Amino acid sequence: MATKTTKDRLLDEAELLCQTRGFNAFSFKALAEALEIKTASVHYHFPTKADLGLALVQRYRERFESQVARVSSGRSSRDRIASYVDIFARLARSHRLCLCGSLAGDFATLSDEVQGEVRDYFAASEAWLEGVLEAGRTAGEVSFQGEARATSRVLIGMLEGTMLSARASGSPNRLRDTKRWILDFLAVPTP
Amino acid sequence: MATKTTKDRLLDEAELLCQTRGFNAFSFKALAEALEIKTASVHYHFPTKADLGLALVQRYRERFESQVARVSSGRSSRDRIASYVDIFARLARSHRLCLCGSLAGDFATLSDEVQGEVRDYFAASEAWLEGVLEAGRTAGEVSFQGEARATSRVLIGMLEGTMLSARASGSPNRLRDTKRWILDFLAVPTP
DNA sequence: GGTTGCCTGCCTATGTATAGGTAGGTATGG
DNA sequence: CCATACCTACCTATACATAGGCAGGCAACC
Repeated sequence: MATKTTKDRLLDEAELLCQTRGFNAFSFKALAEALEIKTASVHYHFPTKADLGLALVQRYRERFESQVARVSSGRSSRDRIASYVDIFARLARSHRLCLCGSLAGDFATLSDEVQGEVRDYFAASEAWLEGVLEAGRTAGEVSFQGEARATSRVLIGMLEGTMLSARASGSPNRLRDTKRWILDFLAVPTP
Repeated sequence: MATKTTKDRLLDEAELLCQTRGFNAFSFKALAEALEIKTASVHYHFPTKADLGLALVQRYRERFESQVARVSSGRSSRDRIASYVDIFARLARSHRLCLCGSLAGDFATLSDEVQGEVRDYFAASEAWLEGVLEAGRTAGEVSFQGEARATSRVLIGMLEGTMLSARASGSPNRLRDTKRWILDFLAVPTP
């Protein structure tokens, strides 16, 4: 495989900084210094910061979707959900937020296009989890009350939110507890 | 009552901007313009932005604690929790995040003192809710499995997180659904 | 096979606006 | 007199961005 292009390295660094510090807390200068190039060269690859943000969220969503697709193949609904939560747990352990969760915090300062991508990220995630929950309930693999959509939404909120509080509490491993709680919550009662 | 001091008006404006845009997305200039004074006058009240951040989070926590104290008086655990969730629902409806949730997103960029306050906010909230859950379970007013501390943490994460996704989805009223879900979740099964 | 010409990726240099902060002065009122 | 609360004026650093140049690759063409 070819070594990474500068563009990809810029996106890697921007993603790290956005997830650890926030979109408004890193600059083209910070990116340039990390790659040991000049800020003008960063502008060559991404004319404006809005362009960078858009590329960032699009790449993130693509990778996220492909992770979710891998999670979706084959196994039980319960396993899918466990693996899905693991995606977030891994992020938290490396002291990162979900990129779109981080961007949601800065939502009002984002370009319309980036706002749209973040909105779509949540809609897509909620729809995916809703599907898994509904299918799992039909198959008797998971149990919960009420509409799958409502549970899907609160569980995704829970993941985004516990990443926040885990960070503030200096407990990057706390998502393990969230995972256990969710799996217990969804457990089918043994009669 | 006396008309508000400039200091309080500055804190009001900073709180609004922090909750709607993020701590790193507003400036002394923005505060000064909102109050129609000069930036140097803002520095008179808050020498540095870290000082402002500290005053902001301390005042927020005080008010939050007093709201929680009001919620805590008298009624059932279930009612307390419902009223507690309403605090967040009101914020979301006015297009604001929880201040400490917002600050948690920018956590790495905050001064040590502000980080400490944010950490303490989460610890205090989790402890309070844990107590209400535990007492409620003992009194037979609410029902849930496992440790109260674990449920307390995930529910607070859920509140913080659904505020984020509600904003990104353009659905500031969605916290109503979160409230309903939580109350259903805690409902004591009727035999 | 040299030369022409374009493309990529980086550079220097520069510009405008903002961010956070400081020094020192002034008006007002107990 | 002195504290409060505001001001003018200024500073340095940064943020984002643009213009224009240059080196190397590579492909076409005679």
